[in-house]
Amino acid sequence: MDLQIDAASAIPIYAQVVDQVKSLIASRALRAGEQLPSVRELASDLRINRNTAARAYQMLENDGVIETRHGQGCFVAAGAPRWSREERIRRLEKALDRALVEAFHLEVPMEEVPALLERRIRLMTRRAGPARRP
Amino acid sequence: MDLQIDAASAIPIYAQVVDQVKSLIASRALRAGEQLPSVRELASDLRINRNTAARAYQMLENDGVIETRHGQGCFVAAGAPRWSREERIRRLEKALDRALVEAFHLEVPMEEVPALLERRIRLMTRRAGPARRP
Amino acid sequence: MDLQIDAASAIPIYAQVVDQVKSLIASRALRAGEQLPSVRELASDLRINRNTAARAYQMLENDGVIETRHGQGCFVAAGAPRWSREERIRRLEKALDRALVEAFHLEVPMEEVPALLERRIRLMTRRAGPARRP
Amino acid sequence: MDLQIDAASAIPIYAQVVDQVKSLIASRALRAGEQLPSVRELASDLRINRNTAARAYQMLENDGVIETRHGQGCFVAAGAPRWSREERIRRLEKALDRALVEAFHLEVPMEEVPALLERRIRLMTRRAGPARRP
DNA sequence: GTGGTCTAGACCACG
DNA sequence: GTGGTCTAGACCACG
Repeated sequence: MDLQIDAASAIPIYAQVVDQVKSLIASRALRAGEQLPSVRELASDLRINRNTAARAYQMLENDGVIETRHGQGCFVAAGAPRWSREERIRRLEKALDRALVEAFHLEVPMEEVPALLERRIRLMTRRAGPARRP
Repeated sequence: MDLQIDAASAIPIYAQVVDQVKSLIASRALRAGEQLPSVRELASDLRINRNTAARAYQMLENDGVIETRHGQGCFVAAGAPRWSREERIRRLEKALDRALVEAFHLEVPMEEVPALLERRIRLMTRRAGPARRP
Repeated sequence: MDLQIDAASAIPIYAQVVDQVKSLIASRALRAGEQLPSVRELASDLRINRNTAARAYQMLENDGVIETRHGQGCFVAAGAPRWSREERIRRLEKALDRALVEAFHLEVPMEEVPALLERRIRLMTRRAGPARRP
Repeated sequence: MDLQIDAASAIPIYAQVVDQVKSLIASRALRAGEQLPSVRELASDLRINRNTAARAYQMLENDGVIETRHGQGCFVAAGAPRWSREERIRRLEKALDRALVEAFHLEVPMEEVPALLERRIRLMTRRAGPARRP
């Protein structure tokens, strides 16, 4: 499960985990019944505290997004919400807009942003492996 | 000034104010030299504490986005980058990476992101560009 | 960490803390990576409010002088300038101007100031330089 | 009376005025019995509020440094304290040290500081007139 | 244990 | 009227 945590962000780590897992499920990267990494595994993967990871899973369970089966682990719940392609594009556009607002205030010319984005995509896909879901 | 605060959000209230004011400026809904509501006004409008409102304004002043004139109020700054180009690019890359993580989680293929970005840039520059409603 | 706070001073308490911590680091009484007292400890040592102590640390973090590690504490940052060279020179010139105004008011002839500065530089680099007590 | 006010400083304006007038008197740039500019004059010279200027004079009178003669104006008090040359040099060195601490944190190499100082001296004396007290 | 956020309320500085 | 500082105290996030 590929999550990216920003320790310096004003958004608490547990909330970052919750949001990103919800996105993975809502966009069907994670499917109903699929098993999630254990709390310990997640904590060690993300280098966060076990309590923090456990809290994130508890929030997700409270929201009905995942289910805990005692002694077996955590699984994506059957009734977890799904987003349409339109909804997912809309959300991505909001994220891109946030980056553009940042570019404006940092006085980086708009014309330079696409090249920067391409560079970050190359870096990110190289790191994650070129073929994402073969 | 029309801000939407979500008290239940994991994002601190002061950070929500900061982000939204930055967006208003980037979209030129607020322009250089324009006066912002007073700390007290903002606090009572948003039903938040005066200290919280003041904190948001102080963060904005730290970022060089607004200026305080003693006894007069807060105004949108004329701007001129305070950070080194390296630092500014670094900050923008972080924002772009957040958008890319979002794209990954939303299962939007990486190849589609640049086109989406170009579209948002066109929308943003059209709305905010030098010629306003030509 | 030995700080002297003057509650009666016109200089805000948090600013006194910031200035003195910066001086301690510049004189290498505090070195990169070294841990600072916790917010609570500092507050009780100096008999100031926890919020005031936290505010001082936050200013120092904003200036890139210290780093916060969640749940662990605050540490002297390794450093690397965040501001553009122009901005840094501008800030230094302001500090030099303050000293020159002081010289003027103290009726120390301007011609004497450079020699005094050289002496202070020699003293400071001897105390803080790479070879410590050779 | 040549005072320099920094509106963005954390030190209140009235305190800056008080400190600088005390320095002028202590170093004999202003002598016992000498008349100070009126509150209105000072306020308009420094572009500060009349109340602020008045408050500074009141503080100075409370400290016994100046005297108000009703209908005539403000004068340097007879018993105002004087500093020795040693004391004045000591105070200037403190101001220079503050600038050097700033240079350290701004990562401006110590070798560059003297040239910057010379430039500021040239700028400041040119602005104030080459012969200061002919 | 660590730091961060928020509130309520007092008081100051400045216009 | 404006913003800034500080305190006391609650509660949260993180280890």
